Amino acid sequence: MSEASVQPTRRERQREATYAEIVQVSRDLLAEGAELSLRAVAGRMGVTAPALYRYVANYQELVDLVAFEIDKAATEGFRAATETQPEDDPAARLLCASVAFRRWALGSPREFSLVFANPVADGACVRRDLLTSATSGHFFNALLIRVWEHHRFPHPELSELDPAVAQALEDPLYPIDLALVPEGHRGLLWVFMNAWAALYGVVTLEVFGHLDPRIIESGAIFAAMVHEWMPRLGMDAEQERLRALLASELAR
Amino acid sequence: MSEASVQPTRRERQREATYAEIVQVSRDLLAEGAELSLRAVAGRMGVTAPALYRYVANYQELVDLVAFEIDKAATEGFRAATETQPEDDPAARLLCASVAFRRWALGSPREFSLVFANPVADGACVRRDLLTSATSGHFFNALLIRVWEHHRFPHPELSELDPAVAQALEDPLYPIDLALVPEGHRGLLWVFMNAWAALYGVVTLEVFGHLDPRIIESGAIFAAMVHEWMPRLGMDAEQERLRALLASELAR
DNA sequence: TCAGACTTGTGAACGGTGTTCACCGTAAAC
DNA sequence: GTTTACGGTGAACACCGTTCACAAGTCTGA
Repeated sequence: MSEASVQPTRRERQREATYAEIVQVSRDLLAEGAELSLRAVAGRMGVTAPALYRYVANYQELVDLVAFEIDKAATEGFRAATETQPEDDPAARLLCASVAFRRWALGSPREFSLVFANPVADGACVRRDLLTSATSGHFFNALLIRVWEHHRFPHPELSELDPAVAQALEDPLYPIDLALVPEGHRGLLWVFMNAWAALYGVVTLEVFGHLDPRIIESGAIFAAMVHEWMPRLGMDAEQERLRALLASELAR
Repeated sequence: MSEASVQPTRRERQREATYAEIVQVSRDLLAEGAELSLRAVAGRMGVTAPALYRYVANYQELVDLVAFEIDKAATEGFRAATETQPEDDPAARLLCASVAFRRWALGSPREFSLVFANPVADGACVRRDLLTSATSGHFFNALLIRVWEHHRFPHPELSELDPAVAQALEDPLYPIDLALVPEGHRGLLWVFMNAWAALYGVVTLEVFGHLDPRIIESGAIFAAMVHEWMPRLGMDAEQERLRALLASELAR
């Protein structure tokens, strides 16, 4: 009966705990404004740098690991933001999550850069199993689908799209839970990607400061982008209510 | 008659030449995929690293310097792209410049990151005098104003905008040539900033690869963004012609 | 129980980085 | 012709990522 690995062995638990400590220490360093380096992480763990090579193959892998965990934690924050709104009001939920995303990015620019302005983890990301679970990509995608289920905004058919796009939407590479996208409505993913591009774009622009700081501070560019998108997501009818909600969320 | 500094002295010319060499060598390094480092630049110049401290105060200042010069050179490329179109067709010119911007960014991601994904030069940028001359910001702003002069698309009045925005538009901080913006049409700058956010956003998203590579390669997200913006810039009437031009430019 | 294998950490070393500092020629300035 | 300032050097410091031989400790299996 060597049916192992159903229960984690002591060794495995220890190893997992060490991974957790590596991530925790790394996040502490980033939060303190320090550089994320193998030696700094090791030092703070009371260990020498080469020891970390038992857990990550190189520096980039440490970065990928930390980036993934930061994304996961941040997404938990976005989820909390949605839950200030009733479950049957997905538009309000998406709106709150978007504002939370912006707030997090502006408040933690180093973490944001690590996750979203890093040359993409080129496929060889460690612990890929975790990549299938909660990431901000999955989360926002799910949120938008909920909005669609509620408001039934229009989306293109695959046949109307660039063939390359249609093919990409047939079997998407990136964090998207295909089980969530309704049968026959793959075109929704195209709307999602465009919305994501708009959100990502404005927030990145603000984080990197390539804009008048007074305008960043006011949130006007972000608000304008959201206003622009509301009709496309079937929120025309309640525009006033949602604009008010956006303004109050931005002011927090 | 010690009326100096009207003609550059031999020393000053030598110094300027050294700056030029620093920039040139740095750009070579980046183009070769190598890291941009003081020691590497110095080494290739046949000089030791501390010597560079006679020209830049620290590494960040080297980066700022190189970033500025890269931006300047890239802008020259965008200008060349506009000149494939007739002068009285500013819409086509803007379109070509935008495609050139995207092409440059995707083709030189390291350079793009240096210029546009660097924590903004925090006011203390060296050789600030040069900041007033040609940058991509100035260039695209001028281009958009030309489009407005030709197509007279609508723009908001300052009084309709968020007061913080209105104030920022009264005396803008960032590369904008106020002499170019027509009297009483400061609201144009708001359109410009929104358009810039959209362009910057999509291109940054593509460069950092936070999107299905097949979709990036097809240029579909970029095209969708441009299509979205055409009506707002008064290009409705010629949409077909301009869409065709966009497609052919993207295919190059 | 005991030997062997595997895991995890160490210390030393290598080559790389930015940065400082004392020093020193040479070229410009008076 | 003397003085000053500029531009360059070499050595050093403190970091960085990375490798490698080695030493414990722990788990495994006969």
